[in-house]
Amino acid sequence: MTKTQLVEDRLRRMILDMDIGPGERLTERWLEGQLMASRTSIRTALLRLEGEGLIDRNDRGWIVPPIDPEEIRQLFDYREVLEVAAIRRGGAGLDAAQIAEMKSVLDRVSSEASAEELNDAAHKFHLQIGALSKNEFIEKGIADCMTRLLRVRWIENSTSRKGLDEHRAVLEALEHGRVDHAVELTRNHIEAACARLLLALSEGKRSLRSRGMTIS
Amino acid sequence: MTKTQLVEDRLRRMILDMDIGPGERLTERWLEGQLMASRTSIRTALLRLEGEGLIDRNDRGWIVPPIDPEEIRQLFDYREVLEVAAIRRGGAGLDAAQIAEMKSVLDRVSSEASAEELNDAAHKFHLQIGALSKNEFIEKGIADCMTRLLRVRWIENSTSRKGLDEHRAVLEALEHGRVDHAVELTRNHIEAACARLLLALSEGKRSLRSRGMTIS
DNA sequence: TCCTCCACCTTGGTATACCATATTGGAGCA
DNA sequence: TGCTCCAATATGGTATACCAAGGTGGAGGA
Repeated sequence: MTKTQLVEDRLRRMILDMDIGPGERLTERWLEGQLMASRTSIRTALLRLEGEGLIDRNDRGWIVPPIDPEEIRQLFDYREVLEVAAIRRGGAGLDAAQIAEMKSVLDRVSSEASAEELNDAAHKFHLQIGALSKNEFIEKGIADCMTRLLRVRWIENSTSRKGLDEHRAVLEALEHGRVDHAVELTRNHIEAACARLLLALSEGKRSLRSRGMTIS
Repeated sequence: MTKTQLVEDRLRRMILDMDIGPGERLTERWLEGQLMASRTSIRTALLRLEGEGLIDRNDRGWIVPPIDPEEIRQLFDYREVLEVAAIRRGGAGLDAAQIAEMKSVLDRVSSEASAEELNDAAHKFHLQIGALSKNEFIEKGIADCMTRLLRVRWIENSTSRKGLDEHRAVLEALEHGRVDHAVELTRNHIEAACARLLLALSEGKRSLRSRGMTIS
């Protein structure tokens, strides 16, 4: 693993874990000191993360994108389009092994799981849904959404654990070959999850702002 | 405009115009000489283009991705998903000005237009469809598809000009508020365009290969 | 006191030197 | 003739020096 990749991974984590707050400005020289790497490595990592949408360019300098409820809404909307398409394309006729594999991800979550475990399971589940499409662009689109939403991941699952049940319902519909029903449940789930997240976000907005984070 | 952006634009054009053939290996030092810029600028441009999918990384070095019929199929499929979603979200109740603007793009193409003009019009039309979604991710997804397809853009419109009529039909349906019909026409158009392109590609495969290009 | 202006500093942009490693080509031996 | 091995070379990875441009703060004058 090269130094650049190391820097890229650390920086990605810092942003997703909100060690670097939304709206914060970054300079290459500051990162140089923080991450103990040369500007060359830093810049390469920044360019990669820019491609992932985890960092933006300002007129002059770099900025961690603020958390924007409208963007979150659009991300969920986009993901709904893609997941519905994935299920329609590959949701019929799954064999027992595929169902079992998806189920195991959800079942591995115990009843008193932490928000982090819930998030991991949700993340994996949605990637598995994406894989149903057998279309790398649809898969990648869903993966991108999930990554971008990671910054606010802790909000929803720390206030509600309805998501897990909704995932189970989708999977059950797929198990019985009820594709239309699975689509409907997926739509409802994504819309509900979006609403829960936005609500929790608006309620927590004040405390986030007080921690120096920018919410548009 | 910085030198890096200049390099990025030139390199993108070289790839899209197939001045650098699909499957070709690139070295940073060769590009340095070709584009008269330092490796720093070259590398920055390469990283950006990697994000656009116009260039890939090998174990060691850079490679212009081969043209892959399966990838093209998936790109069209992905685009169908996105454009249908865009029309469903924003295709109803367009005002006369919006219709007129879309129409003007298509009408600007004369009856004996070159393949290049046809391509430009098609490109713009699909971006306009994307804008209907009012969702930046759907828009960007469509724009990405169109960019990636630019390398093979000359193939379809040099063998057929059915695309233009199909675009007109979609627009007419939107003008009359017939969203479902517009969706149906869009599906048919994209599938037909994909089929035409893949057919033309397989017919031209031998001549492409003989020009040193890699078709998977 | 307040405004202007200039020197200094910080920024990203660019070029380049150096490094480790992988590849390659040819000499030399069997 | 053909195989082995090593030296030369080419590659991307990394660090760093320098640049132009834009911003900032403080000195000095009104």
